[in-house]
Amino acid sequence: MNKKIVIVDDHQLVRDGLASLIHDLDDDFEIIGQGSNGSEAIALAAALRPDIILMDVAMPDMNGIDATRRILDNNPEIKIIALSMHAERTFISGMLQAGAMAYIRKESAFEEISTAMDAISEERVFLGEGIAEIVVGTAGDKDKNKNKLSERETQVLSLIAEGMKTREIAATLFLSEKTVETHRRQISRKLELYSVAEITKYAIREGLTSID
Amino acid sequence: MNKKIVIVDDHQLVRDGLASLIHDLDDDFEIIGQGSNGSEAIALAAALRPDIILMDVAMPDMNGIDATRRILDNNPEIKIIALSMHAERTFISGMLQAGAMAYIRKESAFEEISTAMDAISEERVFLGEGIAEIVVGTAGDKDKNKNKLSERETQVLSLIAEGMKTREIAATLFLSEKTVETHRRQISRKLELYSVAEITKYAIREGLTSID
DNA sequence: TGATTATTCAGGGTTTTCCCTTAGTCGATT
DNA sequence: AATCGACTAAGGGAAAACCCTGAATAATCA
Repeated sequence: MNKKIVIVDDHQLVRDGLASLIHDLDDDFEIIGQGSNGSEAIALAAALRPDIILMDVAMPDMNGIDATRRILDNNPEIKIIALSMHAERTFISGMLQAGAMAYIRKESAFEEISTAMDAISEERVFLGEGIAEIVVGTAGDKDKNKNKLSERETQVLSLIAEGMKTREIAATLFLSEKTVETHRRQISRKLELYSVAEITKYAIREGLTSID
Repeated sequence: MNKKIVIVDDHQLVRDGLASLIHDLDDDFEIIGQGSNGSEAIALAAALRPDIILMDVAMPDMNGIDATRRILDNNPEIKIIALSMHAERTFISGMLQAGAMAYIRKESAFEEISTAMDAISEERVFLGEGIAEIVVGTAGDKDKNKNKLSERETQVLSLIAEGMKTREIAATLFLSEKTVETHRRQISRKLELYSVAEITKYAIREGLTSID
């Protein structure tokens, strides 16, 4: 059973490394394409119709969660394996809700990826080491559903992470400063992050801002 | 000429990938060890005496710059190749001043690494795509030397990036709030970063804080 | 249709950060 | 000996962020 694979990650060295590891496997896996962000992933999925996509979660331009959602809208038969730097609840549940069949941390050994590829071929979901516990914690916590940011709040969040002050954000979004203040308060409440530093890190993890 | 190599990166998947790529090369390179942070790198260097170390720059516990300095203090014959996510002036000049013989971005293709390994075997310094330009820019700008943070300022910087407010930092370091304020001002002035968000990103790039 | 949620804005107050200046001690460099 | 940088600290004022309450409109959900 020859499986066609696409790798999506913003670091070519990581893509090359994954490709080399997969190539060394005995199984019939073939790398048919590589992309460096979510937009490219969507294009590759449509053009190449791979069986499996190895998808990084945090990427510039478009993150893995949105890309996964969009890809599965058009090609629900594609299996997506999420790869991420950090084991964040929001990341994991985001990818799984978007339809990813597996979630693996980059801290993991490569064996997890080959195990995941075998598992998803049999329609089974695979969660890497330590991921299941976090998912269970999320599922049990009903409040987490409420804590999703609205579109406007997400917009304000990324401007905060860009280093803008309330006045500048208000000017950028054509809002009153009071409104921006309200959004900031909502963001802190929903995410339980009460400092610009923590909010900035959250935005980085979510791929909402670049680390320039 | 059989070369012994150690790979240091906080993501095992990246280490595995690099190992696989190097293994596929025709040249006589042998991976003799792997580590996940600067401290492990120092231990591996002392114990295994590799010819080359592939060293990630931003890592938890101890970053690549400090590790490089410490390793070359004891084993000046070891060649160190720096690998990093982002092309930051401070990163690059830090690693090169610490004694690294090559600097390559993870956005690069693997060819850069094999080219670098050949170059440093002949005692030549190798800089990846786009790195040389940044180094030249740094060297030409004398002010950049002044902008290095002092030890205390670095300490305050990482606490800011942890999300602490002035009062908390003062309590942590047993200083007056006024002193911490002075340090914050100095940090902003030296780095020309005038928001907590930007300072946080800087700290992340420098490996001074984790992205939890 | 009634209820909730998102989005917008305001008044008014507290806390924190930002900014400028001054200044003493210590250690290293010139 | 004098200068420079690091570290410490303070006074005082301006700006920004933080916090609470209340409220209107539109959209969406049950």
